[in-house]
Amino acid sequence: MEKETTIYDIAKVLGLSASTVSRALKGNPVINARTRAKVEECAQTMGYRSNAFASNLRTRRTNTIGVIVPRLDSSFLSACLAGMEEVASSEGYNLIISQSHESAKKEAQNALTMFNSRVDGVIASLTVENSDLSYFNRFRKSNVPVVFFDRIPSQTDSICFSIDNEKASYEATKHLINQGCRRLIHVTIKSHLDVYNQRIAGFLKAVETLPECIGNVIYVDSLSLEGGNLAAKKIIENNNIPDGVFVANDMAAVGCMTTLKEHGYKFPDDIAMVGFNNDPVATIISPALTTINYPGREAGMLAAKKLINLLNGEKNAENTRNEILNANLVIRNSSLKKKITHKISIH
Amino acid sequence: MEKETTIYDIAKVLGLSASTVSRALKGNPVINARTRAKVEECAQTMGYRSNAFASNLRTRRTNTIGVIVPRLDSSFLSACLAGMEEVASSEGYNLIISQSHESAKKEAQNALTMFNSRVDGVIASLTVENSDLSYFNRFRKSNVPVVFFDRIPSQTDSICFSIDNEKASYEATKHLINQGCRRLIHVTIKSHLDVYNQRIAGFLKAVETLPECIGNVIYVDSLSLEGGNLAAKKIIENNNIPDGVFVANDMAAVGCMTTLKEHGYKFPDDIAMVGFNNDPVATIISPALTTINYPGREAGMLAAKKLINLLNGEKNAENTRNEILNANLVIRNSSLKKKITHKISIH
DNA sequence: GTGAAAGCGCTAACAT
DNA sequence: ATGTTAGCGCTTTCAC
Repeated sequence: MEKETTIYDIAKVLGLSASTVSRALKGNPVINARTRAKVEECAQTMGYRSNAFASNLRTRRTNTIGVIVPRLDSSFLSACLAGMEEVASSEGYNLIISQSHESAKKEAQNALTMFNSRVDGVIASLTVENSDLSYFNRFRKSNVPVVFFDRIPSQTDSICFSIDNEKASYEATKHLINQGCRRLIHVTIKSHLDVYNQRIAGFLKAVETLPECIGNVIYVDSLSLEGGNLAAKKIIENNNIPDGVFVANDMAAVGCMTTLKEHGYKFPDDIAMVGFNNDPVATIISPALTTINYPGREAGMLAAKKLINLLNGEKNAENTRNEILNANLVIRNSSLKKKITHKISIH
Repeated sequence: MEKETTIYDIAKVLGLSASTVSRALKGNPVINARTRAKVEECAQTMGYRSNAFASNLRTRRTNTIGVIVPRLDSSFLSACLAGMEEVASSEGYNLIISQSHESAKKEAQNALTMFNSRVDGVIASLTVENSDLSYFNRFRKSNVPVVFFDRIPSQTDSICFSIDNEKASYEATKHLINQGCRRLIHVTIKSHLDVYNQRIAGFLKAVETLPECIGNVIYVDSLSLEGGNLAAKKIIENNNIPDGVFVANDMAAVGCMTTLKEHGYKFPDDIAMVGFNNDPVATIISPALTTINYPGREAGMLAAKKLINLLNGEKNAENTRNEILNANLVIRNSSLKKKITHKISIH
């Protein structure tokens, strides 16, 4: 174990005081430029590295951001994390990441851990299960800013942002209707989360624009491949096959498509399909999945930026509270009936 | 901002000394059980939380593990991270995660950042680009253990583990041969990394088991969807269509399949395909992709366990140096020619 | 522009 | 079983 160089060692070598060294190292303008240069050089050659703990102990800041997400192994969330990491590291912040596994209890635990490790701020996306967010109050009381993204609480004065889920969902459903679909199904999850409820709202709103349209909502336990399989089974059991299905995420959409394909249904001819997120799998499934592009990396970057702005005391961050991220429909073959309809009409 | 409770506050209330409180809170057995109970209760009611910085400053430990990975947005790596996080958090460690984006320079930077934030230990998976690992020496000098996983350095006395890539690759290739393939191609990336070189070795070894087998290696710049597309284009340009392709990861395999399918080749009839990793996309592509199952979550858990063992000074961890993780072939329809061969032979 | 001194909250000898 | 004391390395008044 090598002995660590401290500012006192530097001070001794240079015949200065520790405070001068500290100031020089921080780039404090009050220090003579030549002194600073000497200090910096000496620090360099002595292999000095600042001890964050001593510093944190004094300043009561940790330069650490706590991140609480439902899971790490989803392509949307890992894209978000990648974005956060980029911004955070470029601003000199570390990320502490923890996953709630969709359990409200684990989420509370994680929040406590973060609190106890005195993160400067928190970025969170809620669990499906959740409803009581009291464990976030601690942060507010201690002036630790919290930014919610994607799965945001419905009522809060915290900083939140997400996409306009209702609009995106409306657009997706409207697209199905424009493709000629009339018997529509929306597959989603039962939850307190606005994210999903707004998608339901958008779906129903679009259905209502045309009297001959019928819209039903099917609930599954999880928006996963398996959840999608299950939804397909429910659809088949109900014996009321839709001509258009809009699923609240791509993985579930793909699961749903796969099972329906196994039962002989053709996409998009029999059923047109639209997903949500623009997960890489959307381009892998055949036919490629029409979906809402939800830019995860950008969302992560924005979350980190907002939080860091708050940490830097930029109050104008308040103005951007509840900002809306852009999300647009990406049309692929899973929903494109038009060409077929066209051929038929020529017929 | 509420005032934080310290052990001194508790000590004062209880008429004890700070050291007794500290010991009680740490569960030091030397403390009277009743005293400990009182201290714990008081800490609870006063909302005490330990200040990790003061503690770290004294103990020179951070309870933090640094993780350096090439990227976060890959399903294999996010599974690894999820596994690490599980183990680490259950053992009271935090994770600091950073991504190198396959750049050796960024990797060095990240290592420095981790070093400066005084992580207790490091878990790393190397970049493709890398070759000089001197920036990991710092850790060794300071007795900070480093565990490498998956993309491990070829020569090192560090703790490493991975799967037996040569064996897995041999098995995958042998499977193609058993399916009747004779003109084989392996798609991979040029790199200093054993991971990929051993896969090449296993491929060639399997090809050599049968004189009439021809094996060629095609290199791409990245083992991504796009890399796979590119490989397919190269294959078509060469105008020497193989009957079996083994790709060094699933994403690239899927990209390769997609492009080849677009050019009219049928899987597995014209070409049998095998990938590597057992990425979720393997079950989504049609036909489903035969692949080597690489258990990411387990790998992550093992990495974290090994590191924590080292941190706890368990020297028997030395014995498990360079341990091999199990990986097995998962056979799906992309490579199953047998049934067809069978039908023909009945004919 | 620089220095002296105190203290952030905790832990670990050492003493009792 | 508990208390005393010193110090981890840094920042920050306050003084000059």
